[in-house]
Amino acid sequence: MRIGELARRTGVSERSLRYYEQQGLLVARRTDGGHREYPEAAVDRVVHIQELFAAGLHSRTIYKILPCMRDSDGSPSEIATPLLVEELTAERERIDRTINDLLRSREVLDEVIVTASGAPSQPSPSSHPSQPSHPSQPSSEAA
Amino acid sequence: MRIGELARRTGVSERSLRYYEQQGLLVARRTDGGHREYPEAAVDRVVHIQELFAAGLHSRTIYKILPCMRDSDGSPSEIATPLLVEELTAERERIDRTINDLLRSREVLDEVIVTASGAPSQPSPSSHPSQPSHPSQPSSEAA
DNA sequence: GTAGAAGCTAACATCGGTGTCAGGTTCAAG
DNA sequence: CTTGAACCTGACACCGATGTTAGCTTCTAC
Repeated sequence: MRIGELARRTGVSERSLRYYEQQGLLVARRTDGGHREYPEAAVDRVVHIQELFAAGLHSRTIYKILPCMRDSDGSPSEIATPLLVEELTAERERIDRTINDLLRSREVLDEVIVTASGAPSQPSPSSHPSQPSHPSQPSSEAA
Repeated sequence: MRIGELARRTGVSERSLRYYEQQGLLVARRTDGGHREYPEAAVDRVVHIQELFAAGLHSRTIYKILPCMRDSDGSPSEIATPLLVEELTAERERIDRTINDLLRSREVLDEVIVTASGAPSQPSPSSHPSQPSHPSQPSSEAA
């Protein structure tokens, strides 16, 4: 398939797909005219890449682990070197920390939400001016 | 306390503390000479801010929810407006999605790690015939 | 053969928290 | 008073995936 269809099917922009290729994450055959031609497996691969990006990995890291994943395009491919394993372990710890941060923050949000839901309406309706000052002069009403 | 001590005690750079103040997240009294003077409660507040930043919230959002949190500096403060609650709910969903991404990516990493640990050294290091650009610089950068 | 949709490359912009430097002022201790 | 550490403001740089535009080429259907 060509890039437009791949973009449509994965929900990833054409721009990003070209970027992935530039970073070595995605390969494409070319037609005589230079248009990219992707195999079916590209869909799964792009989804995988997106997941890893979403987890905060950098393209360089993704580049290294892609050949070590089994279902990327059917081939089990390579085995991670000890150095890579070390890097991935560090990455894993970072992910763990991030998850913990997220869980804690989610609790904070929940508490605010619940407090607001379980509370009566504000005595004075939509009166409080608590947003007009992000960049300008917040110090005057940050309370 | 002054900014240096607060930075030391929270592990947040002075630069960031000033930025927080600029965004209205942190207030400071000033000495006659203009130096910032923080109360003890600032330490907790900065930690809170950091958590929320770590969860991917923007300063504007943090700005809005800070007064709705109870232990920020002892005062229970304000109650979230319905509009804010809606926004926080959306944020909560984003966090949930992120957590799921992270969990999935962690599994992927684990699999690669386990595969490498449970496997012998590569029998033949020639498994990668064609590489457009190498691990070091996929396009144009130097690690 | 031709029109229009779809692709191509290249370059620049963006976002937002943080690093860093420059040049000047304040604070605290001798 | 003097000195050096600490602080001040302001400005610019960065990271890295993605958006966007421009100008041109290829593909496809008629």
